[in-house]
Amino acid sequence: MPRVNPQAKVRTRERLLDAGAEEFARHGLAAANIDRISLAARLAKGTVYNYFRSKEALFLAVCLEACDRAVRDAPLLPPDAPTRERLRALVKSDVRWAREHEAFARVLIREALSGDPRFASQVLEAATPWFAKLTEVFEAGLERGEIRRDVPVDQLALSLTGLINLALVQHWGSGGAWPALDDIPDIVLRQFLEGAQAPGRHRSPRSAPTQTGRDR
Amino acid sequence: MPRVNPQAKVRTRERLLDAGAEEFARHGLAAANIDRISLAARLAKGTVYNYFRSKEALFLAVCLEACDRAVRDAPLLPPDAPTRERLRALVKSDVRWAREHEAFARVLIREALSGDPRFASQVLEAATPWFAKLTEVFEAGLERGEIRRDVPVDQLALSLTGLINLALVQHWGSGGAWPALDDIPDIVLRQFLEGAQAPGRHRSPRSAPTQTGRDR
Amino acid sequence: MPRVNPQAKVRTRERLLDAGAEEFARHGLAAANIDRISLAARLAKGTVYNYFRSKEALFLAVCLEACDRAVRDAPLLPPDAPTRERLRALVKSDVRWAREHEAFARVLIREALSGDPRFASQVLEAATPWFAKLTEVFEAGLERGEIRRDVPVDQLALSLTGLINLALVQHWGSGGAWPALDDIPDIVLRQFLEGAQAPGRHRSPRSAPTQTGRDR
Amino acid sequence: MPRVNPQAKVRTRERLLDAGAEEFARHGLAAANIDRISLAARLAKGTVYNYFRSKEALFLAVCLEACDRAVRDAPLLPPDAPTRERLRALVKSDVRWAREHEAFARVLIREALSGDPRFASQVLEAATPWFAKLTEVFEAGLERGEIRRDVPVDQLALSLTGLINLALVQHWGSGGAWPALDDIPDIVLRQFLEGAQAPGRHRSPRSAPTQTGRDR
DNA sequence: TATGAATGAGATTTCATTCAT
DNA sequence: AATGAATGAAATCTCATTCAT
Repeated sequence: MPRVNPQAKVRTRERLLDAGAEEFARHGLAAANIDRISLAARLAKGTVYNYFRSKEALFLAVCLEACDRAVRDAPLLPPDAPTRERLRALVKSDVRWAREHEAFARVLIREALSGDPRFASQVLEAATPWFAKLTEVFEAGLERGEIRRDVPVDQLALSLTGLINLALVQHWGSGGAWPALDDIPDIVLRQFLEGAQAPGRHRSPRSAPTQTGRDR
Repeated sequence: MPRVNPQAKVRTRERLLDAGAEEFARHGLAAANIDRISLAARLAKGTVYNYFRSKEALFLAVCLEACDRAVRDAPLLPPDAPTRERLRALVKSDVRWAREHEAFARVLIREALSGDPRFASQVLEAATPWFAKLTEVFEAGLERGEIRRDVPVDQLALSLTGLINLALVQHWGSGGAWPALDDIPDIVLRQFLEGAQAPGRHRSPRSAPTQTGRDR
Repeated sequence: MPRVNPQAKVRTRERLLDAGAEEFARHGLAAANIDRISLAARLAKGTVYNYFRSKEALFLAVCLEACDRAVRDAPLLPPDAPTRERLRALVKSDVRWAREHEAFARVLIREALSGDPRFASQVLEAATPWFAKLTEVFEAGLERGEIRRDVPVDQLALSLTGLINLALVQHWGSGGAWPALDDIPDIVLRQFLEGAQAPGRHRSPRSAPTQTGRDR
Repeated sequence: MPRVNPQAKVRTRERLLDAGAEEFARHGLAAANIDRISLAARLAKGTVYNYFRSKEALFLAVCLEACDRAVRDAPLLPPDAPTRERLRALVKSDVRWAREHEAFARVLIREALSGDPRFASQVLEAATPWFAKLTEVFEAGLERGEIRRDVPVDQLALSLTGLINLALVQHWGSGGAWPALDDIPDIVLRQFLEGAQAPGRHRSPRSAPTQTGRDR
C-alpha cells in the first residue's frame, strides 16, 4: 500500500516487533525463524526486511522496545522515600516485567553474552534507561547518607542489576523452586545493601582500617 | 583396527575435548563446527561421533572437563584461616581460570542460559565441584560465627558465584576497562560480605524491625 | 496529476534511461537493481514500470538510445575520400565512444550473446544504424574498386565490427595493456583490409587455384 | 562412501562436470541452478559443494575441462604442411567442437566478458591450450615466410580466435542463416590471411608509405 | 576403530513486480 | 502520473550426521 499514512507503517513495525519478541522468546536468537515471524505478523517475509536489515537488527530493535516498555512502566517513588523502598519498587517492577516476559528476558540476558563484542554491547545498550533510573535513586541515597560513598554509583548499579539477573537465572534454573519470584526483591536487596557478613563484624580491613570505635 | 590400546582411546578423547574447547570458545556452541574440531584434533569427522553422540554431548563433556580442572587447581586454605581469606583464595583461583580461558568461560555462562531447560541444567551441573568447595568454606564460617545464619548456604554459594560471573561479564563487556581482573576478588567479596549500605546503618527492617537500640 | 506536460514525460523517460545506463554499466543486466535505478533517477520504483514493462525492456531501450547517440556523433568523411580513411574515421569514432562508455559497451556486447535468442537479436538490432553507415562506405568503396567484390557487403560489415569488438575485448581483458585504444583503428584496419598473409603471396587457393610460380 | 578408491571421486567429479556443462549451456551462468545440476548428476546438493567452492568455481572447472577436451581432440597437421592447411585443420576442429557444444560455447564466450575482470580473465585462461597450439603453427609459418613478420604472434592468435568466435556468434545470431558452420573455416581464413583489400593494392600506408602509383 | 564421502533439510536474504492511493 | 509498501518465489550455501569400508 503506497503512500499510506505514517500510522500504517508504525503499525506494521509494531506487528513485526511483537511477532519477533514472541519468536525470539520461544527459540532464542540463533534458532529464531524469520519465516515464522512474518507468518505470525501476517506479513510477507520480505516485509520483515523492508523494516529491518537482518535478523539481528530485528532482535536489537525488539530488545530496545522491550527495555523501554519495562522501564516506562516502572514507578518511581518520591525522592523523599527511603532509598531502600525506592529501590525495592524498582526491583519489584523489574521482576514483574521478567515474570511477564520470562522467556524473552532469558534470551536478552543470554545474548548480552554473545561472543561478538559489538553485538553484545549493542544488546547491553538497550538497558540504558534502566541504569538511568537506578542511578537517580542511588544519587539521592548518597546525598542522604543512605548509600556508602566509597563505591562508584555505576558499580552499584551493575551490582544490583547483576544480582537481580542472577536471582532470576537461578529461579529459572531451579524450575521455579527457589527463589520464588516474589521473594527476589527482598533477597536481592538484603544481599545488596547488607552483604553476607555476620552482623557486628568489622568492615573490610582495607576499606576501613581503623575499625575501632564506630559500631563496636 | 581392533585391540586398540585403551590409553590410545583416552588420548583420542582428550584430543577431541581440547579441540572442542578451543572451537566452542572461539565460536560458541551454535556456530561451532564439527569439521573444524575434527581437523584440529587431526582426526576424521566420523571419529567425533564415535566418542560423542552429538555436538551438544561433546560440549557438555568439554564443560565438565573444564570445570573439573578449574576446581582441581583451586587451593583450599586451612580450615582455621579466616573465612574471608579462604573465600578470597577460591575467588582468585576462579578468576585466574576465567582469565586463562576467557572465551570458553563466556560461552559456558551463556549456554547455561539456554532456552532448553534440560540442556541448561546439564551445563550447570558441571559446576557441582565448585559449589561443593564453596559450601565447605561457608559451613566452616558458619560454625565460627563469621557468616550470617539467616541465609541458607546454597543461596550464599549462588550469590557469590553470581557476583563473580557478573563481575567477569562486566569486565569483558567493558572491553577490560572495569573492573580489572585483579580487582574482582576484593570488589566481589566486599559486596558479598558487607553489602551496599552505609556503615552504621541498621540491618534490614524485616530481620530487625525495631531499629532502635543496636548501634544507635 | 493529469495533464502532465508532454515534455515532462520525455524528461522523466530520459532520466530513467540515463540512470539505467549507469546501473547496467556498473552491474550488468542480471545484477542491475531497479531500486537503485529509480533512486538515481530520483523517482519512485513504480515509475520505472510506468515507462518500461520490465527490467529487460528498460535495458533494450537503453541500448537503442546508446547506439543511436554513438552513431549520430560519428562523422562521415566525404564520399570521395579514400575508403580506408572513411573507415578509419568510423572506427575511430566507435572506439572513442567505447572508451567513453567502456562499462556499458562491455555489457552490451555481453548481452548480445544472451542465451535467449529473441533477446539477443533484439540487442543486436540496436546496432542497425551503425551497420547502415558502414554499408554506405563499403558500397562507395566497391564502386571505386577499393573493396574486393567477392565478399558480400553484409559480411564485410560484420567482420569489421567483430574485429573492432574483439580488439576492445582484448584491450579490456588485458587491463589496457594491449592493444592501446588509440592503436585499435590501425590494427583493425590493417587486419581487415590486408589480412595476415605475407605480402606478395597468392590469394587464397580457391579464388586463385593456380598457385604455380609462387608469388609471380 | 568413505575411503573409496580415488577412482570413485574422479567419477563423481566427472558427473558433476557433465551435469554442470549441460546446465550452464542451457541457462547460462547466472540462471544456472545448483539444484538441477545435483539432480542431473544424481547426487545431493551438498556434494556439489564438497567438490566446488561455489557455482562460479564449478563453472570455471567446466570451462577448463571443455577447453582441454576441445584442444586435445584437435589434430595437428605435420609441420611441413602449408600453414594455411594447418590453420584450416585447427579452425575446422574448433568449429566442430563449437557445433557439438554450441550452447556451452556461447556461454563461455559470454562469460569471458563478465564485468568482474578477475572472473573474466579466469575464464579466458581456459583457452590457454588452444593459444599454445595456434602459436606453434604461426611460428612454423613465420620461419617459412608464410606469415607476415610485422605483427606479433600473440596478436595474430587473438585475431584469428576472435574472427572464429565472431563468425560463430554471427552464425548463431542469424539463426544459422549465415554463415553456415561448414563455411566458417574458409571465410575466416580468407579474411584472416588476405584481408579485405582488393587484390594488387598496396600494403597499409604505414608499412609501405610510398603510396604513389596507386596499384602500380 | 577410524575414516571421510555423501547427504539433504533448512534458513536467510534479495528483488522484480504489483497496485491501492 | 507518481508513489512506495507489500509481496513471496527463488536460490545459494552450510553443516550435523550417517554409514560403507
